[in-house]
Amino acid sequence: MPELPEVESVRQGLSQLVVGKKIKSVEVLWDRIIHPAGSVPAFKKALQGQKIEGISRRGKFLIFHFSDYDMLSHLRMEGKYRLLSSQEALNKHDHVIFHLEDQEDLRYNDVRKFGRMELLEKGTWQEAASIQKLGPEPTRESFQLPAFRDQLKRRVKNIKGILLDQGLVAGIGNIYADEILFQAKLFPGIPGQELTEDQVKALYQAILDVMDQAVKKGGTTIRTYENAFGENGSFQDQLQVYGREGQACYRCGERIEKIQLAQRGTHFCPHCQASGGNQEWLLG
DNA sequence: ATTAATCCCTGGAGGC
DNA sequence: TGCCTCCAGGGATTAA
Repeated sequence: MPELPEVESVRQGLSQLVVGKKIKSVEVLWDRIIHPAGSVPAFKKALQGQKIEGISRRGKFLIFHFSDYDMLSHLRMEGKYRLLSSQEALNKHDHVIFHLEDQEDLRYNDVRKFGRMELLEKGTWQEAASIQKLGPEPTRESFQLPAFRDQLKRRVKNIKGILLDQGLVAGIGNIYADEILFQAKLFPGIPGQELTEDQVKALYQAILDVMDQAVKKGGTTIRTYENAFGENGSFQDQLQVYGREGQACYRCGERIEKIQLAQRGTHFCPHCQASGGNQEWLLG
């Protein structure tokens, strides 16, 4: 499931593969991927003859920069882009085909059809509603401790849910939320406003560290993720809690537990992450 | 303003 | 083998 590190890896690979290439035509095989609803004909028409000038990223969104348009693209759970020969047979889950020059296709494949694309007038992508909602990137330059502390103080929601909220800090998904909370030694069910100053600092630092590490490792390959070159990430080799329920904690040996929080599977070590008051949130 | 629940989708896993 | 149910989950939307 692509989160910020995986999307960044895809962006880097795709940039090498398709920047400078020109779109001849576009096929859309599943209309709902294109937003807003009903815009498929305009989408196909606008992209004819457009050159791919660059690809950037904001949170988990890819932004394709064309000659006269920008395109927001969100991979959601399992979206992938591949560059293939036009001769190659279509895959069952190829939903959007960008026919390029020189007999090449850029194909968007998405088993669950959750991904979304939206074409915008060039230079206006920052104003799109989905982008406006995003908090800062999880880097020391953009993501500031005082603002983060203030936001946490106003939230009664559990910190697992807060990390998944793209409005506080952008790019964290379910895997990294669990890994961040393990590194910060925080129980995922603690309400934001109940964190002590030391805990807020630990959480802030863990966000920066885990996201930075994951980007350096090219992301995490769980299930089906691969980058634009078809390569796996390697951060899965250092996951401490995600997907490890029932197994021994690498730090203390206790069994990793899995519970539901914020409608998401949440993995944690009941011994290392006991801070925040004896796990009273676990009961009831 | 914040929070919780629902929906979109398919394939894989587990039960029988 | 095959049929059924359940689970995975990001973000838009709706409701409270």
